[in-house]
Amino acid sequence: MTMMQPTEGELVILQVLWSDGPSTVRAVNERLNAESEREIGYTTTLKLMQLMLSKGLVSRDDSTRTHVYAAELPREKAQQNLLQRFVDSTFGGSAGSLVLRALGEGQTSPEELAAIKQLIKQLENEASND
Amino acid sequence: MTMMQPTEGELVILQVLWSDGPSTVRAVNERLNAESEREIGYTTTLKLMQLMLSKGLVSRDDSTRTHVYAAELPREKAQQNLLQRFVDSTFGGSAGSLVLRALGEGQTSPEELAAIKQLIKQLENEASND
DNA sequence: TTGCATCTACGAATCTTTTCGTATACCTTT
DNA sequence: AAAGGTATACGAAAAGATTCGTAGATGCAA
Repeated sequence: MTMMQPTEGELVILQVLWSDGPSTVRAVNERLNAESEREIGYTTTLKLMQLMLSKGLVSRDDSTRTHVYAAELPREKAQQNLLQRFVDSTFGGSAGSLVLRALGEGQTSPEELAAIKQLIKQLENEASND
Repeated sequence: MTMMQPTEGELVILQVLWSDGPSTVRAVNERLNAESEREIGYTTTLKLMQLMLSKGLVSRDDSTRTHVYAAELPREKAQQNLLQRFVDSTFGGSAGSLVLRALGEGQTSPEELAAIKQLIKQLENEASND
């Protein structure tokens, strides 16, 4: 069950599929161009998505002429893998220092902070019960 | 003051310089080969560090025949920039959800958890004083 | 001093990722 | 049925990152 990890460009496309659900190449391409200054050609997006298909990162419904692509790699799994890599490469393996820096940016909403507090409480309880 | 961001390979070298301080190419190369199965040629490391010099990521003392390189991009700044990019690309911009997942991995020490709790407390106080 | 080890510089091969041009097929509208 | 718009497939260029071979300089040891 080892799934190849997405490249940077593939990740951008996965974001769209994750948030919008199954989409056509056209739809994805327009989303990409909407949120960025740089114009990305249609066939560029197409090619990338075809590559992702061959890697198994996405699936494709080609029962209609205009194919519909869906993310095959679940968001959670991708985030988990990439996070692990990122912690190792950039924070020398320390998740704690990453968290401190992430929170330090001060762009976290009160709701999220509350959720984090609760998770910490839970982790501390588990620890004391070992 | 825009400093070019390091590539993946450059980041590995920066990790060494950050943790060991100013080092020769030989020293860096040996550290890289020590902690990895893959053998990396000496001139490969050399070339990479020369590129990093031209990008300004490192500085170099060439007053002796064997040059000594030092990280020019501070660890904190690099982590901050890369974290921002990572949050955007992988967590759709939500630092909170990154934190939740990072903590969820359960590899955070009690000391770090305590530090995080304290930071949150501080952030909440600041918020209520606005 | 002669030779060996080690250093830097640098061009270029290789690999990966991204980008796009072009050919071709299909649908829709007229 | 012809034309125009939009699709996919695919080769290959372009861009970026990594790797290494080789040449030439310098220091050191016998």
